[in-house]
Amino acid sequence: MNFCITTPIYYINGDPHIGHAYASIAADIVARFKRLDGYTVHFSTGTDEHGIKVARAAEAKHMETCAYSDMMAQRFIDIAKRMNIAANDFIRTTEPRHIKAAQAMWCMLEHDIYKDRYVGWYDARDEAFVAESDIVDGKAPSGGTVEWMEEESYFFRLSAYQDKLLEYYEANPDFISPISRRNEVIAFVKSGLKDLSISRSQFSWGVPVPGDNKHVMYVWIDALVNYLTSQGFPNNDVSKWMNECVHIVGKEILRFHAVYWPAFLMSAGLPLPKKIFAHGWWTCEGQKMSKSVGNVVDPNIVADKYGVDQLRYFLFREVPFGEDGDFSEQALQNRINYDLANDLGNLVQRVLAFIQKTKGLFTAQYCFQPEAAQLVDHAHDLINQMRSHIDEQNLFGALQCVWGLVSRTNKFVNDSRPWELAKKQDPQLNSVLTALCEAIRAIAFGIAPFMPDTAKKIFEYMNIEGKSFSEIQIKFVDQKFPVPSPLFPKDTHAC
RNA sequence: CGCGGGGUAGAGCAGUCUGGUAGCUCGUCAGGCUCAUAACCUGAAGGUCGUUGGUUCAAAUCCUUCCCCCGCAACCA
Repeated sequence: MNFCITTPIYYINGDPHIGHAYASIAADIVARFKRLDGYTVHFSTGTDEHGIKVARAAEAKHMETCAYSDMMAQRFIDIAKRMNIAANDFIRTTEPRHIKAAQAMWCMLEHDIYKDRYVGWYDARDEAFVAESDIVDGKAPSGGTVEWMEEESYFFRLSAYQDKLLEYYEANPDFISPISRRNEVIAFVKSGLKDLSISRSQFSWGVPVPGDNKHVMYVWIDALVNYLTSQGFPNNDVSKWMNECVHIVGKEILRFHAVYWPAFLMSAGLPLPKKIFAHGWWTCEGQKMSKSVGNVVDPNIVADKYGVDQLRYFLFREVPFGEDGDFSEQALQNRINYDLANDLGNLVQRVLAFIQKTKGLFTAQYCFQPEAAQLVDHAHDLINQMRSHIDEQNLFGALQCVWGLVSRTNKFVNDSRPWELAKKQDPQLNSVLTALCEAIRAIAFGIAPFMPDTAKKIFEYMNIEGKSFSEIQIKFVDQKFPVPSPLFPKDTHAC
């Protein structure tokens, strides 16, 4: 069974921030879940390095463009490593394999490409032509200055795909998610698609158009093809991955993925991805993040202060994936202290430390009283519950499933009172502890995609490998557990 | 009249499609437990569900009036 997931490739005109980490962690969680669930996974991420903004940024730093790209790309490679992103591929658009793929794609689109003169207003900052009607006070809607431009450009016959796209959205209701975003895209396509200018000749930092060295490709042809490059295009048959591929994107680039990209693929006769999922945005302490305000959240700093697993957990427990959310240190601390330390960490500690203290040796006993049997059934069903959420990229729902079991397990400890059973030397103790261990093992697998380091600790405590969900079915035998130490210290940072 | 989403306890949200005891998390208060990271479990208080009018035996839910907030349109992850 194959599964493919991608992050956007990140534009290297600035340092990585919480938003980049967010998309990468989301894809990583889904990828890890699928691997544990027995799938062969292809998970790609990377950097988008072409365009005039990068060339100018390099110039401003008196660096060669190549050297500047190397430096910036490394920061994205580093942050992926820091956030524990287990990608199969990190692709840079300046790599020869990608340039080759982009040019191959261009050739496959040629029957829909024509050369024409473009006359109109051009926004150099955004590398985009701006319609006369959109110009306000001599500026583009984005605020960039526009200049009158008259030049040759290659165009893609996007207009020819309007009906085909609408038919495709109709026939594949899950193609664009969440639903509110899907409606926006459909409204946009219905409003009418114009042919797309797909080459630039004002700068050269890009992929040369085959057969016309005066032009380089428009950023979105170049960038979108990265997904194919990573799958071995043009040498390999990409249908193996594309048919099962989920693109995680930010809501601001949904249109390129949900309109231009399928149109390109249709034109080239290539398979379309399975789904485009648009995630929301983070504000910081209620304010929009911006460099000028100086409130951009650096994931490195957050991870240093609070921990990587803690951050990964927070991002997907605080807000349903797909919606916008607010990042604040207070909210992060609350999640760490209440959910991680009190509920999860304390549960694992109270059970494993108890086993240490009273028995030393854990004696498995699989003959349960009704309450214990129900707990074990719930534990064994956890992954099934999570799977239906993960398959819809509902990471929030999946975490709710895990915490449902955490709460129930805490309650079971209270109700079954193992400390009394120990005092009375009641043989029931063995089956109670066995049920608790079954629950904790299931919980460890449930959090593994989200908090791989924490899961690994629990696996070690319980002598489990933790490589596959199928291990949940293995019964414990009598064995010695190591002495546990608390998983999550209470956070006492002042906010 | 550009398209769309939303206004529900102190805070953040679910419930609205398919009308019938208003629910969750945090906060507050009280109780239980003492295995555990002063953790865990239970219970209580707190809401005329933005506004107006209507349909109905019955409206957070359906129709209607108005007010307010937010997306998209208009390349910030």
